[in-house]
Amino acid sequence: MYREANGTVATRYPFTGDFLASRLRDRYSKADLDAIEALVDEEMHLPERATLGTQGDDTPSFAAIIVEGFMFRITRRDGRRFIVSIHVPGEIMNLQGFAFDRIDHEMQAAGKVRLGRIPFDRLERTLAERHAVAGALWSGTLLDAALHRKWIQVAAQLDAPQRIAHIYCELHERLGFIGQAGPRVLRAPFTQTDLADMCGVSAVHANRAVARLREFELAEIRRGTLYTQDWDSLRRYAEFDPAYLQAFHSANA
Amino acid sequence: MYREANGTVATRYPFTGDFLASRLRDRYSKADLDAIEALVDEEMHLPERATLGTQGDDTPSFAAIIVEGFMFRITRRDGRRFIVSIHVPGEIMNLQGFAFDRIDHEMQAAGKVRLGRIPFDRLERTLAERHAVAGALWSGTLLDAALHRKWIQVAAQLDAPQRIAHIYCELHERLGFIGQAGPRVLRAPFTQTDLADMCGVSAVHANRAVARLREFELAEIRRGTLYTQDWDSLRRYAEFDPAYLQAFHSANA
DNA sequence: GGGCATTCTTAACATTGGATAATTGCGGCA
DNA sequence: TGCCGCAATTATCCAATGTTAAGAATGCCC
Repeated sequence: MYREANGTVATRYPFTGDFLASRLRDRYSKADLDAIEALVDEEMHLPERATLGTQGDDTPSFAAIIVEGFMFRITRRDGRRFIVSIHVPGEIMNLQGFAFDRIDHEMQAAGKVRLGRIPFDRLERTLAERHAVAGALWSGTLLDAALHRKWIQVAAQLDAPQRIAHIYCELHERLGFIGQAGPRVLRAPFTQTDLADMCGVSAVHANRAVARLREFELAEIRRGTLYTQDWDSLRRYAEFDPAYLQAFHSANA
Repeated sequence: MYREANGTVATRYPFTGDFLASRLRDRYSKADLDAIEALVDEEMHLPERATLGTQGDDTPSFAAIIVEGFMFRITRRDGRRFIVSIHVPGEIMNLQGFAFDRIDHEMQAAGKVRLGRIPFDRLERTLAERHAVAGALWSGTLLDAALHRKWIQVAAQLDAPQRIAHIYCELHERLGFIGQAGPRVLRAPFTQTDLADMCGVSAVHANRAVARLREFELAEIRRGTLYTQDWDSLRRYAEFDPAYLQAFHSANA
């Protein structure tokens, strides 16, 4: 077991500090944590909208941990983009590319993104040696799946304004886990077109949805950044119940 | 590496034969395969509609591999059920319960189901000893996530008849992996209410959707069983592209 | 600082997916 | 044989969303 103040973690684990903050810090040995940090090869910078892993072929031969910024997983349907998931600092992208030789989606930077590059060979070696690290990454995938399940339900059952509200509530909660949730503001570099592509609706309709949240005085969304006085009301409106994220807090393994 | 005719596999691996058939058989040592089969404790039988793991507490202290039948993952929204995913023989349920101390969903048997019970302690021991088995289960979770992503997209972008068609196309493909896909018939014990709860629509509307598939002469669905002359047309109608399942065939690890 | 490109906003109108309710038909099971 | 749950059908109504178009704000680049 290992624990220290957050500032220290940030310097000792410049790439994986957020990953550790979210759920692992208390649960793994210092050697494991160091091994996780040592997975990272070098820092990468993605410009706004850059994509990784053109669908099918051309899968990057590395995974990547998000150090700063937001990334999307996207698919395309006759050219038009659909955003399947959103990822925040501390999360690892492209583990699917590691396990399989093709991936079912592309990855795209929303805004500028800083990544820690994790080469597959290094990852493979560490996983073989460190059972606990493998468990940590596996539980990341399990969480991914839990988020996806919620999104399925949200997409099938809520209307556009609720969906957008739900997305922000979820992000707020997830950013909270890494100590990056402000009390009244959630800064994100999303355009309304991004919001539309998350919901599978037209950009005009996404605008209407945003307008409705404003009209209801639940939230003001400007250039992707959400301002609210009252997260509770917003959560109630979105029918947001963070239970599905509780796994973040409570690992068995 | 290990390979033998399917009949033999069935007797040697009565619980995990389908799991192995799907993607692992060529990739793992005989010792690993035996270890996987040895995960199973005893056989369990679930009656129609039985549920496991009441949301939140009461998580079963075992995982379970489906030997025969179909299972749902479900969530509830003020009492009403929503089906988040469907599982077929060879798939392992409740790995989330193993990794975390709560799960975000319940599991429900559609029709009668035969399961192989996998106690957590046994699972934990095997994973610690056998790196390759851990990898196998992890890739199962990655696949789960890939299926979920497709469902998100389907829920957000397709209408009810297409969604139902897509569900059956996907099931047909998945059953194919374990040698259980008939050329013209897909037998499943789903009611129209089940279909409705998969799509997030009313039962009446699910009925309309089924009627439309019939009217278009794409498929006839009676008591959950689908009959079709022409899977290709059905796939085109559902915009079904099996690429997202290709991971089943092509593991790196 | 000016101008261009993107993003956002608003409006009007068409479409349709889906809810609800009420009724009939069917088939399995006791 | 008769019941009962499920499936199928029909009709009406409404909210959610798509489309198109045009103008306003914003931010970026030179």
